[in-house]
Amino acid sequence: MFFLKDLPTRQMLQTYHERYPGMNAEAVAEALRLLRRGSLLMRALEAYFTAHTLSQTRFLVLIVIDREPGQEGLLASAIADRLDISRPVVTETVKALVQAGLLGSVPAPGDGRAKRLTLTLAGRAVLADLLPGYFALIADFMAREGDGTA
Amino acid sequence: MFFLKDLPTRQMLQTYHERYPGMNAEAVAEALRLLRRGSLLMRALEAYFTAHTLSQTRFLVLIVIDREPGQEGLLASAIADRLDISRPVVTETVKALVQAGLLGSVPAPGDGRAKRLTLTLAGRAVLADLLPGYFALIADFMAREGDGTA
DNA sequence: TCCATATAATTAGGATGCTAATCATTAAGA
DNA sequence: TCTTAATGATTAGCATCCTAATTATATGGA
Repeated sequence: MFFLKDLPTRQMLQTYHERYPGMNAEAVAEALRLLRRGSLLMRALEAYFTAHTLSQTRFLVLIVIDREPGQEGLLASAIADRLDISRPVVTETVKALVQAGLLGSVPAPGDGRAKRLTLTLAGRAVLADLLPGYFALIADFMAREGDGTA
Repeated sequence: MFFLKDLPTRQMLQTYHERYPGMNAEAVAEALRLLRRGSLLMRALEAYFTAHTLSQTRFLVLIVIDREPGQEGLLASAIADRLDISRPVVTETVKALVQAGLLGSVPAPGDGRAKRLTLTLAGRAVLADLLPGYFALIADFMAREGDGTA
């Protein structure tokens, strides 16, 4: 998360440019807008998921299992491949989702180390419940915040 | 942070649109690109600061003090106003920066509750050291990743 | 076969974020 | 004045992320 509320003014970036001539002021200005807008949207999404006893990460785990073509589910390692989070976080997130009844976990046939993770009916129901609000929140944000290129 | 590596394809968004007609597929696609690009840049910035025994948050605390016009420094509450982080995080970040010798802390005249926080010479030196690499990293990222509108 | 290596998952320990509650001081009003 | 409310900062407790190390199982080559 990028926490700076007021981005540097053009004037401030100009001052930095004079001090550090190699700096590309326009690229920096655009990058900071990107970071700030992304962080604001992430804040809004986290609040949405928290209000529904979930989190962004748990939601994404459900999503990547849901969007897999077959019905065989995914191994934790496959989830880690699809998400940019460490293995231990996958372990703990999956554990929480299994405990919440949103994921099923069965030993992987043919590999004693692994477990196959599938969405339960409750897990599918949670996704179906949350997706409309998720899309609506995003659309609101994009409409309200503009495209940041102003 | 937004952890999904492969954003949904146009096809997948189309499928969601059929299931949830109120959804604005283009706004969602753009928002997810924003989130993912912002997260990648944040990952790169965090790695840069970690390699220099700092963090994004500590860096931003130094920046907001540095960019204040006067030389009187800031109260912790003023830092919290300028950054989108909670008060306790300001307390602990400031404590770490004072211990590292990058911030000075003196009782605020006229208010027995508050402290005035100022950059030390070492704090200014750290900023001067890190800023060129910070700007270079951002410029590299923006050049390499394009503007995301492709 | 059997040992070395690779892979799936977890555990251990630490960093950093949050909210709610608390302490100390200041400001405001009856 | 004296009590109440507001403000600056911190503490307590929890959630979630990380890296490094560990455990258990598979795989591949001498």
